[in-house]
Amino acid sequence: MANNPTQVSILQDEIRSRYDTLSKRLKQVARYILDNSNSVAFDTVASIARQADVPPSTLIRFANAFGFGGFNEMKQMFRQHLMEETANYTERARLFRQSAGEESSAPETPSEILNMFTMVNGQALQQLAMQVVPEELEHAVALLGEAENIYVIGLRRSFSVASYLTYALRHLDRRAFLIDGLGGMFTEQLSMVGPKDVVVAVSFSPYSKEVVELVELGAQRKARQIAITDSQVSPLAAFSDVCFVVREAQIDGFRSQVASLCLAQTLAISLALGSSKEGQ
Amino acid sequence: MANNPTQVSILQDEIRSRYDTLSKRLKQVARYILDNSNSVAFDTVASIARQADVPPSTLIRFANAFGFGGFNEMKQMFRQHLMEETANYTERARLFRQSAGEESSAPETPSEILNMFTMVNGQALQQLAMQVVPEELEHAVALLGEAENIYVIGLRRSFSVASYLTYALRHLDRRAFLIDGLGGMFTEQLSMVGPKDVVVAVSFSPYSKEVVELVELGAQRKARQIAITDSQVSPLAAFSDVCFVVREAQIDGFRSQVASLCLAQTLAISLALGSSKEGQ
DNA sequence: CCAGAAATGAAATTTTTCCTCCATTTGATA
DNA sequence: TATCAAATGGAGGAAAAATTTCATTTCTGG
Repeated sequence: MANNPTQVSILQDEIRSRYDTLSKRLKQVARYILDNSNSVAFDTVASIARQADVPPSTLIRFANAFGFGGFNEMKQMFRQHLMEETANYTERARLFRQSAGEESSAPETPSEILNMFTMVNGQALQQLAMQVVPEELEHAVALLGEAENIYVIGLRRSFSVASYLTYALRHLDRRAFLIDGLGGMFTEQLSMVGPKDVVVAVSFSPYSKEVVELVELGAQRKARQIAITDSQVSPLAAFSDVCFVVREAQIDGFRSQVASLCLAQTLAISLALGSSKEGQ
Repeated sequence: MANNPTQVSILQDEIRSRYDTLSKRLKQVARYILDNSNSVAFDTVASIARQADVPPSTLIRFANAFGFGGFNEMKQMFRQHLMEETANYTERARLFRQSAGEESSAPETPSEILNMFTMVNGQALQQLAMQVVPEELEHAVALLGEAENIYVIGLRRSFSVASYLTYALRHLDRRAFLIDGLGGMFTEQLSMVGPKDVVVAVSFSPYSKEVVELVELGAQRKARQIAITDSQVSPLAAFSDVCFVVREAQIDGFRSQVASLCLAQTLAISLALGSSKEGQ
């Protein structure tokens, strides 16, 4: 499906191959067109020009450079393409549901796996949105907002979420530290934690011994703790001020990380938007 | 998806129910509009009139008869509808906010952010499933399956995806190495890469200089390369055997990682399930 | 550092598109 | 069949869009 080289895909290939030889503004246009083919089909020259941050005339120049009589001529091609695509869209959506729906039979091809996995992850996200208690979310954001230092712990499977959260917090100019155990120095990395700090711990069954120990250490030092875990009776839950229980999607024993990541990002975004209100 | 009665579907219902009471020419128009909603979204009044075999003024009359100020007004509705069907995540977030939150710059609560973020991420996942070409996915899985060593590169924002992928590959008993630049040894970490190895690079705009350099190095050494990136003209695309262009959800400038993570996990799962078939 | 060429951006111009208006046709009813 | 209302078609004007033009800026090679 849609593998036969269409007019548009031929053009896209040519844009890609000539990309390096284009001038600065023409590169901008090329980029915009490759990344927003829908917009080209829908929007007017003026509006595309605004979005791509170039003058309208550049768009016409671009079209001319690729052999069109004008920008509109190129636009028609994208429209045509989009119409053919959308004709298939509903059909594809149906196939998508179908292949994702057959949970019993073992998925065969990678794209079936992708279909199924995206679907169950989508459901997990929906569930996440429903299950998270707004007050807890606000509480967690408030804790992060007031924290002097934020220590983020997550090992093995959860390391990716922890590292992302640390990255995001750093970009919000928070004093965030990822406890990664580099050089075996878990305890040392957390040794400075104090009552004005927050520990964010991410861990799923089977819970890493190290994480549990670090959380205990944090509790002894009277730090506030936020847990992201998979059960109310997780060892993290006992020590935490706020505990998010996240149900991850799962396929053939592979547990996803998508919901946890989404939650972590939500915390970061909320912090970013909230902090502007709190002033300095 | 799109099951809630849209503006357009309401209109279509009304057209159907009033069909019998319409005049001869208006019936022609009604018929054409019901059968070719895409055409209405894109084509000009003149061209639609020609195709429906009525004079242009009839189209304006038709629109007026159904409560529009002009045909163009009706056309905009069809356009909007088509855009929503094909919109990418960012546009959807905008559209969502538009329809949900009346106050545009409303101070949002964390749980509102969570709702919106889970929704756009869910859509980004759906779109991921639709856009990924099955053959490319299979190709990537095959490359990973045949690789002697797998080097995974992803820095900053993309580090979390890279680290997860490495973790998962290790659990599948693949020789996977995360290029993390520990001790500033980027080049050293990749120095052993060879023709039988695979480099998986994850990077999004603005692309880390290091990642681009490492990918170039990998290409020189004739390694197979798999790219996960955000644009067809990404610097990674040029050097890659397989390039996945992932459109991540985004709200208020925060780009998600959810779709990339899901794709990485799909690769791992496919590899796990596929390898059992390939026998030893 | 300079001259010529290429690229750029704003404004003017042309083209396209939509809509209104009115003369003509159609169709129903007495 | 005559009459009136409704429907129709096309021409012209107003609005919006695309394109061209040209002065200015930014590169490039000597």
